[in-house]
Amino acid sequence: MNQPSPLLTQFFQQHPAITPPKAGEIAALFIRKEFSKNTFLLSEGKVNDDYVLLECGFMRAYTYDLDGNEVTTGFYGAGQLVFEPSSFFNRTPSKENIQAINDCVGWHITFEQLNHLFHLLPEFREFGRSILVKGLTSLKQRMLSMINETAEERYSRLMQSNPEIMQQASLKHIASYLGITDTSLSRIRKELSKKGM
Amino acid sequence: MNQPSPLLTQFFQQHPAITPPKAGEIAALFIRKEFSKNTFLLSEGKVNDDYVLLECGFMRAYTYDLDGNEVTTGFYGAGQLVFEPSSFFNRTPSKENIQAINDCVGWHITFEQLNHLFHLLPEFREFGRSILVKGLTSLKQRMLSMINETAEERYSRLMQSNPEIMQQASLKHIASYLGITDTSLSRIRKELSKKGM
DNA sequence: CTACTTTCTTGTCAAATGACAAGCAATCTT
DNA sequence: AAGATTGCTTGTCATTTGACAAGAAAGTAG
Repeated sequence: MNQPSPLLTQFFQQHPAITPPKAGEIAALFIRKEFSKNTFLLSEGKVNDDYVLLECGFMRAYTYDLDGNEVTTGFYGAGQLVFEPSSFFNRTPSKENIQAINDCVGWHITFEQLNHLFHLLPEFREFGRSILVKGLTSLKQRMLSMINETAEERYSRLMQSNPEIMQQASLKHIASYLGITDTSLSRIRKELSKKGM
Repeated sequence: MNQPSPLLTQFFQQHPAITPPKAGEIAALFIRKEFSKNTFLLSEGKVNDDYVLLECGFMRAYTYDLDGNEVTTGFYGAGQLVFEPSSFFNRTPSKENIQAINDCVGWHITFEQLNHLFHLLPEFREFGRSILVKGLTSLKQRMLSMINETAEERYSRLMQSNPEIMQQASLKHIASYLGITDTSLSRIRKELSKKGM
């Protein structure tokens, strides 16, 4: 009923400490789950109990600023892990929403099962830690880009590194992810197209 | 020669899973280390092998942007952990520098010893994870503040939450941490003092 | 004390971005 | 098909911030 996905096994094997058989063992605990377009993997106020690897589809995380405006905090495509570390690990209500931008298929595991795996397999603990460290690193990177790049540079970079976002997400979502308004992003696009990009 | 600091024991006891005796056991492995003003806990290109709890003094982490300008990525005061997760856990050369702003005293442990503790004490693993999650959460918070607060709001907030930074760090360092130039920060200060703050 | 260096402030001007409003195009609903 | 909704673009204008340069203030060394 639930044949483990090759994507999953492959994903865990990426970590040097995890051998193919162990990867299979880990993958076997994940369960297939579908998210139809616009449904939520996580809603504000709930505790995140899904640790999901996306097989296909596209998701977006967002929260609200003090003025009540949506701010997109992340985009997630196929082959990426989707969960909110703070809510998931601290078992606290989430401040973020994670929503399927289109129909998605993923593989998920609960907090309890994940912890079980952590206790069982030291190499999987390393894997879990590397996920957190990777998250920190990329967030730091994004921070630097907010500090010393122009909005236009940030947009170009995002377009180059994640072109699929452009097809999946709306202008407004991308703009708030880049820290600007949709109006500004529209103008930046215009400028770039003038320059033939 | 190396009586464990009450600060250390207390620090580890903050985590609910760590009992007082365990906290003492953990603290005992840390070694006192002094950093005189302007010396580096970590230099760009080196692998971070110190996991340090600051007892007193003040430190700052920084890196360079594409144009060669210094960007301050963090400030650390007494009672805070100082290390660079990516370099420390991945054993990769650091892109950041961590420098003592004034004479500091801290307690440190090496990567190897920390891992030893992780393998030995499941509750300390939880602690280690919570440190990473906390880092992620506060970085995310700072990201949001960059996106939807004005420079003036960011400055006020920093002044309120970490007033000691104002006495320790230079205007330029604070400015680059806030994502603005020292000139702008000087003007913002002026504005705020006009308003009587 | 004086010269030097570093840090902070201020002036002027230009560029980037936001706020707000209107318009257009595509899609959805009935 | 008509109307409504949503997403994107554009215009106008104000505000924030940066770049650059000069000056004031404070700390450091001789």
